[in-house]
Amino acid sequence: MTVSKRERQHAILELIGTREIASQEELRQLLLKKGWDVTQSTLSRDLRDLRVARVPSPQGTRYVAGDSGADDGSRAPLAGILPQLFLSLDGVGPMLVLKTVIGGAQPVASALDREASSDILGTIAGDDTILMICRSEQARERVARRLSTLAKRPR
Amino acid sequence: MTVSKRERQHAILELIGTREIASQEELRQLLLKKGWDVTQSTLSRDLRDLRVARVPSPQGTRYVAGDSGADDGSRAPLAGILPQLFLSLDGVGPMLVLKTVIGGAQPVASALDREASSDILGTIAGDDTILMICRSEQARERVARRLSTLAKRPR
DNA sequence: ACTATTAATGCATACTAATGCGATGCCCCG
DNA sequence: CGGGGCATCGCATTAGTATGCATTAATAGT
Repeated sequence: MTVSKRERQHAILELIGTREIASQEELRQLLLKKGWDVTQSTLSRDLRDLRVARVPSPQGTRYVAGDSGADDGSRAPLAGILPQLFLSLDGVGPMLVLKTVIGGAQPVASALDREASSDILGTIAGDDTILMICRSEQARERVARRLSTLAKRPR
Repeated sequence: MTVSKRERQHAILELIGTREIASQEELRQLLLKKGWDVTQSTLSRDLRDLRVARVPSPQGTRYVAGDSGADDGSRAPLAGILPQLFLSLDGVGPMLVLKTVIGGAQPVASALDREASSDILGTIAGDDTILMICRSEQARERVARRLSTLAKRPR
């Protein structure tokens, strides 16, 4: 039944927040004492649904209720988001400054980081501005050319 | 060899920060391409040492470099946290770009600020990247040398 | 009420990760 | 040199997690 599944998952989060649980079998035992009788299979699926992380350490591995795992747009490919968010591009020396719509800098910067171009030493992003440090002026020009091309592509 | 172990673990953190890695075997293959040839056993131990979390989700499980746990950051000395958080260092002109594990930039930058070196005009930190503006290229080289030394210190 | 459809599970098993143990390579001290 | 103390790592094996498939429920439509 649907309701009990939710309640069970809630109970799981409580247990995980309260104690140090090392395995699904251990979790199963604890749930048993609380009246829930399910198999390890179910727990595996519950933990996946809840995105509960398994963190190993020299003191043993433990389950921890994660960040919420909301993977918003932070995994979108550059080519997909740049046309929507891009505003302008300019630079000096080895630095490139890209402006985006408000709130657009973080997703664009994270897409940029993921591409791991050797032309870019790193990026720092605020809310609507990204500073890219390039390896050289030449590198900056290459990056600028590529970004303007990507930005102009209509989706 | 101690050195290669630490380097390998850094390579692991970089890979994990860049791609979606689902298993130790997959990680092993990626490391192989980078010239590291180790077994799954070793990766299991490395991931434990690094406290890398394994997070399941409906889209598949993946490894994510967690918070690194212990340090609450804001008052830790540079030498203490850098080895844990450091990923890479690079620069052009008077600028130095330091990459850290996700979430590591703020604590490192604040530790840097507290040292108040006259070689560094200032720092700007995002989530995993720090930009340092140095007084000169020579200053940048000094700072870079010092930071790599600190970063390599075994915990 | 009957059948189709979808969810939730258990079972058995495939897959993945952790670990006991021994081998190896260092480093240091006598 | 030679042996002790350490740390690292691979191999083999065990421990633990994920999943395909079948079953049972609950729900909806006619």
